[in-house]
Amino acid sequence: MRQFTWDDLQYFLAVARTGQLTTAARRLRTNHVTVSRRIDRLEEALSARLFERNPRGYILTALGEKLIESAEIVEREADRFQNEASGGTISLSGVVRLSILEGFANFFLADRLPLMAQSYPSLSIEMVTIQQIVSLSRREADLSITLHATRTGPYHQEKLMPYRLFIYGSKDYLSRHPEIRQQSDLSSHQFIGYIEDMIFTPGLDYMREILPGLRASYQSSSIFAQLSATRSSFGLCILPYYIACNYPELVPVLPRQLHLNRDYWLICHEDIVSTPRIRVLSNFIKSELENQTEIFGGQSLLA
Amino acid sequence: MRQFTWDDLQYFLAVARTGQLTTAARRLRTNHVTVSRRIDRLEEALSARLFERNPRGYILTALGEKLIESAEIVEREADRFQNEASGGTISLSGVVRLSILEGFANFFLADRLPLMAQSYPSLSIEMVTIQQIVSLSRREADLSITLHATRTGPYHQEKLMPYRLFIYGSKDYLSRHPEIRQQSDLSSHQFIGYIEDMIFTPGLDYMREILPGLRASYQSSSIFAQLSATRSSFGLCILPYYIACNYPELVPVLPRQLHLNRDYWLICHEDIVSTPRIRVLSNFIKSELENQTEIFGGQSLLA
DNA sequence: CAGTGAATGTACATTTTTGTACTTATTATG
DNA sequence: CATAATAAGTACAAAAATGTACATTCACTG
Repeated sequence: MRQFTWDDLQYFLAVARTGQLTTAARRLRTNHVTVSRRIDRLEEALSARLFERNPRGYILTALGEKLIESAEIVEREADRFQNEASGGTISLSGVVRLSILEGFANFFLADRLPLMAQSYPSLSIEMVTIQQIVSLSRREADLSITLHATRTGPYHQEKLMPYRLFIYGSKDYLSRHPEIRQQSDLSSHQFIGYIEDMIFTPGLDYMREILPGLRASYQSSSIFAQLSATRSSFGLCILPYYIACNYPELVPVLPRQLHLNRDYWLICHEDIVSTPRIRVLSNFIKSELENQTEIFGGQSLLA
Repeated sequence: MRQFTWDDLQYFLAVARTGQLTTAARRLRTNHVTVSRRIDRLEEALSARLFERNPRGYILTALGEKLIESAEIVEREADRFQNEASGGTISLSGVVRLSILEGFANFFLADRLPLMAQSYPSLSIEMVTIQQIVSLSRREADLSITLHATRTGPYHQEKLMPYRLFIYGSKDYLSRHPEIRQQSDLSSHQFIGYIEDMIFTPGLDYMREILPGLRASYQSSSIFAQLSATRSSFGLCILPYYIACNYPELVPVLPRQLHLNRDYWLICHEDIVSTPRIRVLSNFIKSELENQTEIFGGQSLLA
């Protein structure tokens, strides 16, 4: 009979949090096969079933749910151990340059990163909000958040968070136009979107995907500008739920029929993935994202 | 660069507690080579030195000392995890039969084991105090505490605790006799000891080792009887420090020159070593022994 | 209702970890 | 001062864990 090893708790937590072997594997810098085997082994050692398996992912059993808390204490303390061993906070210094998509940077990280920065006074954090993909290979950034994994290369990449986009209009704008009942009603509206020639990553080409043939009449390379235009009733705009939900005057249009799914990815060089300053920062981002799936998924609009 | 794994904390704790690779290895059911490698790896991952190495054993550095606490929290919580996963306290039932040397049983465990038994109401603990080695192979006991490791066989065995024995006499007895200044003065005294034909384990043959040629004039197979006789001033007796130190009327004789070292060993079948009820009991015994090295070693008498 | 994508599952080659046998070093002992 | 005992260190063989490539399953989509 297999024996229980503390290390497997790390795998347990990763799978519990991501709900998937594959995503957990990326987070643990290994592959789904290994994760699967270690979960099997853990269950065997405990003679208990921790997850329900299905082809779409793993979900915690009631027992697994109960054990999360305990595993998290182990995690917290192991982290503390590692931190103290490395001399604690003081030793964390230097510069980390983050290259982050504008929306995520401004609407999620902007008011959270400073808190982090405070805890590490001698660590200097540089957040570059980008509209072009910044080259990690030329070290223009240490850590990058994008919409896609890179095909190959010496990078560590993990899926950070899925999010969902809907079509929004302001209350005012919608009240001045006939009610939108089906997709075809949209063609008579004005749209706000990205500048087509400047779309630097396929994931941002929303219009082509959701409203093929339509063209935005007001185009900006900045999501902030698009949001402003939408709020001032210029027209309809495709926006992430996690951004739009902060503005009560914005109303989703046909949310059940029309929405898009995207994923944020966290990417960095293999060489630096395990350095303390990178680890601290990426752990911070991941921990801030935890339990925020509703904010990013906008499930309430689909029910 | 190696990466930090939670599992290595188990090795860290074991070495910190036993002070030796070899003993830690037995406790972890592996060998000293593996333990050494995992400590090396841990230190490398943390870029920090946790132990001072020398041929007699490993001792914690100041940093290592500081980290113990954190590692112990991890341990406690990992144990809790394992316990809860297996259904918690309730599932722990059945019988465990312990076969324990009389002295250790009566003078150390007797008033501690009941506490343990209380926490597991449906677990029934049977403590057999033995003067013959009980056969583990015929399952006359599940867990056994002895003075020696068995030569071979399908057993898990670990060194539990070293202890030291001294020659004692009562204050009254010693005051009625001329002062004992050297070993040769002892031959004129009456001795209390084990019945020679009934010494079932070589480790109990104290007299031959410390006072060759002498024979005890009062012999009993029970250490309790020997203690009583010594306290009532019948003569001198070789007693473990951890027992004698509870009786202020007992005075050690030539402690620096004359003392014996012994070790308690914990032995059980490989097959059952990892069952919860065995694990709980042996962990309890080990935890009760922790920080009791002074009581067992009697270092104060050697200084 | 076939095709695509994204997930888990399986088989085998590779790498890593572990254990055994032996060597070396230090302490206690006669 | 040699010898025994006990611990750590080293080299190589055995065993186990890992990663890659491929197969399978299920949901979504046109």
